[in-house]
Amino acid sequence: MPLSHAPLRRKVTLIDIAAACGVSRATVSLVLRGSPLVNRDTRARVQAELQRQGYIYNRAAANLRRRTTSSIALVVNDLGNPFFAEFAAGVDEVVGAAGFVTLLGSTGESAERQQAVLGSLVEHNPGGVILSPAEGSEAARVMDALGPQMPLLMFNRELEGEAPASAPWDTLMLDNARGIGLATEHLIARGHRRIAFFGGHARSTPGQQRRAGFLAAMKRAKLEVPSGFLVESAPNRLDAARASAVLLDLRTRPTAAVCYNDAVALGLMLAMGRRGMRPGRDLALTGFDDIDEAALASPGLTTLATAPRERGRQAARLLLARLGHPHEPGQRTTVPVELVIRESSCPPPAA
Amino acid sequence: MPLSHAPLRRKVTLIDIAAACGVSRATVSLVLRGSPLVNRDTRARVQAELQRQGYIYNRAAANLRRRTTSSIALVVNDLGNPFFAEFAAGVDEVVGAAGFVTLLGSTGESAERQQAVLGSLVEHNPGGVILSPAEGSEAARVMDALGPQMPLLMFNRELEGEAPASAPWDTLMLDNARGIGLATEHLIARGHRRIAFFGGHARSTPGQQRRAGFLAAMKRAKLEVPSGFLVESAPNRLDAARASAVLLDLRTRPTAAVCYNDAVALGLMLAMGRRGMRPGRDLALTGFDDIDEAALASPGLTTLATAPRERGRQAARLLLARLGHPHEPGQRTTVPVELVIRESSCPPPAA
DNA sequence: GGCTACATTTGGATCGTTCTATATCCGGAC
DNA sequence: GTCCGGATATAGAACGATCCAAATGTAGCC
Repeated sequence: MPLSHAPLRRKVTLIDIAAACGVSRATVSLVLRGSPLVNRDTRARVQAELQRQGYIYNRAAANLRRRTTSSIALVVNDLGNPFFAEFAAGVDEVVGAAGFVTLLGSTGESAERQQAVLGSLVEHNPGGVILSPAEGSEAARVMDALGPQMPLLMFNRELEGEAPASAPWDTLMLDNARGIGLATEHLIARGHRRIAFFGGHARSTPGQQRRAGFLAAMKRAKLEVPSGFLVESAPNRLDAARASAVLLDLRTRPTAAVCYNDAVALGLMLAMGRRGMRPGRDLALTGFDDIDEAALASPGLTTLATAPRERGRQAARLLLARLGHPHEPGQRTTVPVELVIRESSCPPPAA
Repeated sequence: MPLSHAPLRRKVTLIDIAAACGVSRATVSLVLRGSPLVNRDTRARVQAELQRQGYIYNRAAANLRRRTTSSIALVVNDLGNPFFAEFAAGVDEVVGAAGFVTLLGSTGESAERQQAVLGSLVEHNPGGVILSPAEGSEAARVMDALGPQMPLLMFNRELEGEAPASAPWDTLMLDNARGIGLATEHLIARGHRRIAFFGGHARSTPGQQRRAGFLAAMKRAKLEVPSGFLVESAPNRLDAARASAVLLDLRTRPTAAVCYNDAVALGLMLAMGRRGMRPGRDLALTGFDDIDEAALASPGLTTLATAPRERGRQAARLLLARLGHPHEPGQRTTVPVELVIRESSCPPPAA
């Protein structure tokens, strides 16, 4: 695929500075890197000249020669999703503080685009990749794009297919099952018996885990889950609002719904409002993520806080730590989530 | 087999492919770039070998040799702000489609950090920079970090100080004054007479423009603006909630408030709720940005839609167009915003 | 003066590509 | 048999930095 490239004007290089100071390139290079080997006077002269000519270090050239990198690639599904935006902010914070630069890519939740994005990013030779995979992305294809050497940290979702033993990756996952378990138990404790699980794709990693957490909690409490009480939707507000009808039109409605995430819960609330139902009174519900809107919604949404910015920082730290040791076995990290109780998880009408 | 001293396998380069195929580096290079000069058979052989060895193109080396770039730097205040997150998503979309990669930096609204971030990004030799400047950033310092040649697009805010004639930049600004004018006129049309302007920093570019738009509209309608009706705050929810007291404690309260942006409006709504006041009944208000939460809040927030993702796309297109022509005069683009009427802008109690 | 020790400086070679100019092969025209 | 032109292929010098080994200068010591 042909790519367009922009022409550049001639820039000031080491050679220009060296010539102006009457020293060699090597000396200027040493000054740039703060080596103690250069004489005080020489250093001062060179530094003045660097300033005067407005020299800009060419890190790409240095990286080429030194066979190093100074960037990290970050690939997320959609920056428009506040969860990922916060995550990205956290990643960039730590990556930047470590003197690296973040190469951004977004997939729009398409495995095809993800493949193209990875292919493009990897050509820029990042030190490693933080990937929040698009739904349905396969391990084999990802490894194909990245090569076997690239340090890789998977966030939030697993890839489909096995990790080759030769090229393990690190993972950073939320404790989805336990989180949803907490929410479910909270609703049960408030007296609910007919509880549904609403939204998300059943086959995605978090979807599986969250459903599993829900079902396990219900089983522990010896409560039935009628088949109509498991409703799928895309993990966004719009599609959730659409899918709400399936739940709300049931002959025997649940008294509470554990939602896949906050966006879905907010979509359900929207749909309820349109029918004149009041969330938190006519139906209790919980979310997942604790996005800003959760606190703001009316009623406030009971949800699971995941601290996405801190997760971003953590992801960056994990990947940076891995850079030096590309061949050690992949490390799996699961972070707990915290139940934040607000008004949406009211007791059932009967109680 | 012990792995302890396993050498890190060198990356595959042109030379490896050339050697394996019995051709020269130049030929492989031509194949990579799809030149018609190579024989069909040779091309096929080389391509098979590229595949077989898992060759990854080193764009940094190519850019060095060709004196080109394949990246764009994007510097925003805070990705956690949905407005900028959407903007960034739009930028990356177009930048990626043009075969470039986005280098991300965020300033956390600090001119100091911005300086460091720009310094770090510019070493990676981006083709241009899209900058949404931190408050109080000065033209001279920014130009100092970027050098006089770097194509630059300023979004949303102006820099303090003059653009040097030698190095103009492009700007993409929202039509703040007109937008706020629309909101103000809308409230006046609904019957409000005592209207305040709430939130934002008076000295920031959008702050100045929005205040000016408000004052102009009030003047056109021959309405007074008592001095207490101009309240400042940081442009976020938290500080706005804090600053709300100043407005709500006034002896003669306004019946409506034009807010600096949605975050500020939501903060004001929050503060009202705590006092038992109902936004949209006890006080009408409007926002700016039309973030997702605006539609969701209760009551829905009347606001000005800025379509931040589309603005991001537009910014990227403007900058990409500029890459080829770095010396043409800077171009100023102002985009209109659209009034979205919801329930928060109710008529005053009297009417 | 010759020697070593230390501080400072430097000329290539090199990283992985691309560019320029030149080389080679081949078949057909003369 | 020579010459020519088109089609392919290639060697070697870039690009802007860093690394290495070696060179230079300076001082102290015998």
